[in-house]
Amino acid sequence: MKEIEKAYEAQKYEDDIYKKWEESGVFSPQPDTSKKPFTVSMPPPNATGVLHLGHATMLAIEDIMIRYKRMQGYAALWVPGTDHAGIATQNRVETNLLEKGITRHDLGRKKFLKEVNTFVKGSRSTIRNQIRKMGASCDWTRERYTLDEGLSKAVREVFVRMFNDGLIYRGDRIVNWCPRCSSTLADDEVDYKDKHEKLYWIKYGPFRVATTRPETILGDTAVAVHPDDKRYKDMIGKEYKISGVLGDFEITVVADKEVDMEFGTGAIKVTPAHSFADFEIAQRHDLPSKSVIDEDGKMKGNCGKYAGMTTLECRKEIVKDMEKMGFLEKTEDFNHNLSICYRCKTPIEPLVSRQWFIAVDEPVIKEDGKKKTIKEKALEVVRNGDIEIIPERFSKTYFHWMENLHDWCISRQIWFGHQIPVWYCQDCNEITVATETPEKCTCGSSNLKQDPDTLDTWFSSGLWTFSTLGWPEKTKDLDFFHPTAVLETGYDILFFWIARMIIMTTYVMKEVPFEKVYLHGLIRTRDGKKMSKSDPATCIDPLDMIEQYGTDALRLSMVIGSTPGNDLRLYEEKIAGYRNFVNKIWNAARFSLMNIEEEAFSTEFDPQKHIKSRADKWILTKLQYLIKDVTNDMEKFRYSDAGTKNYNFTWCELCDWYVEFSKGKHLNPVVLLYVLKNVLKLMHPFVPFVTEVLWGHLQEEKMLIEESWPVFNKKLLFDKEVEEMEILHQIISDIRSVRAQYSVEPAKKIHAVVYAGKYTEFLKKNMAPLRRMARIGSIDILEKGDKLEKAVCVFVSDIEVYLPLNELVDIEKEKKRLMKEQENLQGFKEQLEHKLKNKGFIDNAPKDIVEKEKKRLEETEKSLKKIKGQLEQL
RNA sequence: GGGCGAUUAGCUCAGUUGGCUAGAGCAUCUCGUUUACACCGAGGAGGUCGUAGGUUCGAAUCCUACAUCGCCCACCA
Repeated sequence: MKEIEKAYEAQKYEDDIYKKWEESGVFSPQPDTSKKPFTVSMPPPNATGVLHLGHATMLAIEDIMIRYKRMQGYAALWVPGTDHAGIATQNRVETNLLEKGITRHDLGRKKFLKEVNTFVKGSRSTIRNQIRKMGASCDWTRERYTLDEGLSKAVREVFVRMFNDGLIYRGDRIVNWCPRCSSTLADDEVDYKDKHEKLYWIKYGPFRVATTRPETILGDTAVAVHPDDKRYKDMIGKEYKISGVLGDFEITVVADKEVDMEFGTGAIKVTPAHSFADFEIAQRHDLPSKSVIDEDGKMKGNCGKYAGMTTLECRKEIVKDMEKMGFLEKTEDFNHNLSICYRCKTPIEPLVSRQWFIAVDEPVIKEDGKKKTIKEKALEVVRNGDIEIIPERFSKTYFHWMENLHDWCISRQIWFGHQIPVWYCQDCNEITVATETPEKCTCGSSNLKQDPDTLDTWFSSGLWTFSTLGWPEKTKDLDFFHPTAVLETGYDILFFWIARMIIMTTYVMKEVPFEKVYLHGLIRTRDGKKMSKSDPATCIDPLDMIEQYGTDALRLSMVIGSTPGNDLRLYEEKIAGYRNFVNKIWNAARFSLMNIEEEAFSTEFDPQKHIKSRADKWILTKLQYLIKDVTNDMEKFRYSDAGTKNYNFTWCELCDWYVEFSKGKHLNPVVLLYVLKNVLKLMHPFVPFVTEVLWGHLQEEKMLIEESWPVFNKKLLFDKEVEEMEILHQIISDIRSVRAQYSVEPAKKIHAVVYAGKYTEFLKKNMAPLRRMARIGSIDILEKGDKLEKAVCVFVSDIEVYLPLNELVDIEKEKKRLMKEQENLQGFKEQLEHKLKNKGFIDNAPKDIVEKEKKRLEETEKSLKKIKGQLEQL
């Protein structure tokens, strides 16, 4: 007999429990050929800041996966880490410095990086603690950081390999340029914003063209028209002199089918250096390119009087001038999708620049006597099922994105990150690409200078699954734990990260990075809005919730009701609701502990010896089905279903029925303890803290985290007894219902007469719980007998229950009640009869369905007959 | 413009290979100091499953169209 607190107070236990787990070493599996590996790479949170609900969701789901597999005996490894997140982190530190009036250029590269590293050190340790708060059972001894030495080595190694394979090249290409970050951005790092702008119609030699960016006229080298456009048929291929604000300039007319004949005049001006579409047209037609905007977003020296102006200033001036000079025909309002930097929201300036690229269409992977491009390989592994994406529909999105992927620009003009391992000889202009700093150029000169640019953050995180396991060294970890089992993350980084991991890993490792991709949805507010940090009213802080309701409650609130790929609305009441459930578990255990004798703890459950009542058989049967269902759900990644089933079993089956039933003489400590232990195990992956705390009271040697997952046991199925118990439940519920309808005070005990037919013996045996749960004083249980007058009656199957309520019984009221019930059953009966009369149904429906319906009809008819008989008497 | 998803009780959502008088939690109503739990217990009310067709013995579930909301991708001057 033990006594524990009345209510579970999460804060009192969580930190200690976590410490115990971590110190025990269970988080750190070793390569062990007697076990199967199960590996999850934790998506590394950015080194910028604090844990948000997205992280919390990811941690909750991944921890469920890991704990489940660990209990099943796998060598379950969960590798945690952080991402240096180049642009994001650099921006953050720059913003912080700016508050003190310092720019990064004031400090210089070296000092600035020192600032960044100090900042990162702080925020990494914050993140580490927050991950612990979530109960994440990840292996801290294997924690990695994208900029640590091993990973940086992996980055350089891959770069060199790709370069040598001809996959990495340097070229003058049009790129997304953020003038504020002074850096390139990958295509998918560009966001779009709806903007109302002006569209300017311009007299352009023999043409009329439109533009939202008149300043780009200074860089025009052509006019493009559609090849089928009759209006311009004779002009194609010719050169024209165009009068403009800075005097005459020459353009060529080209035919390109990307031009839309329907729009405007069907003629477009081409600025190859400052528009993606125009750059491509220029490439197809071998047009010259004239760059007029520089990397600060200012007009270049070749722009005459406009030189030095920002693009916006220039636009204003040029429009004014065109108007004066009669070139501007008209302006109209135009809805435009403006490209902006995804980090700092500054409008993107497309410009031609010398950058490093990964060639996605270069056939270099030798396989089956063919050569494949990295893109083809990345498509193949998903198409052939080597990688399965959950939910499946995202495969389509993935294919579409991958098929349309252009060469990936990997150089960034920021300081924080992996510096590109390329050295330029200052004497002979030769380049050296190497994993370590070279001493000399091939020409013998030691006057080398490393490329100042850094690599795109996603280059290093693309290597995450294998670089964290030690690659390029041939480690035991790598051999045993890779490929990883599941990659779990939000669907919003399918392209950013997942696609790149697939590309990089299939190229470097010749194997997939992971076998499954599980995508969770985004957490939204109650009204479905995005949670934003800038709006504290809508934004829930996971740490605050943990403080108030406990980690277990928060975890449940993010897992139950959430299905892969779908967004989840979260609000405080939901979390509070699961806190209540956690407390319910606590109290189920509390009741058990208070009622179980010491010796029961050391007694092993033996079905032959310990099963006593039908209630025992009932709960054991229900438990077996629960084990089966939950295991099945876990295997299929249906965590919400598994959680819901655990919830219902614990609350409804275990607490509301079995524990209630167990009170008094029926208490069976060994069975109760057995059920409780199994429930704690099944629930442990979801609510690790409360279950572990309770496990600690059960005099077990091992911690729950190390226990084995329950296995379905056919021998503990007692279907017949379940049926009987369910009849008993029905009787109790019906009596309770009648009591409520007749406003019988809950405390008042009433008399009951039961004619139970074949269930007589069973009911007699279970008289005590029946009386207690239905608040019955005296009871007569007979096989059969005469109907009672002045009594309310309830029929369950063949059983008749009479409750002589005397003065409370109002004949009219009772008639009404029974009529309603009769009507109800009659309707159901007709439906079933209709179904069963239907030949098509009998012939086509599966036999067990037909049998089930027949049985239901029988039961319905029985009850209906009883009610009719009763009604006739009244 | 292309693609994807959602639409089920007042709110938030389940509903797996079609078998359902359509379930849960919260909210609401009535009652309640019963051998754990008021973070609780008992009982009740609340839905023509977005609309219209179709397939089927049978449709919330499959098909087609439409409507509304949301997301992703592309982007044309």
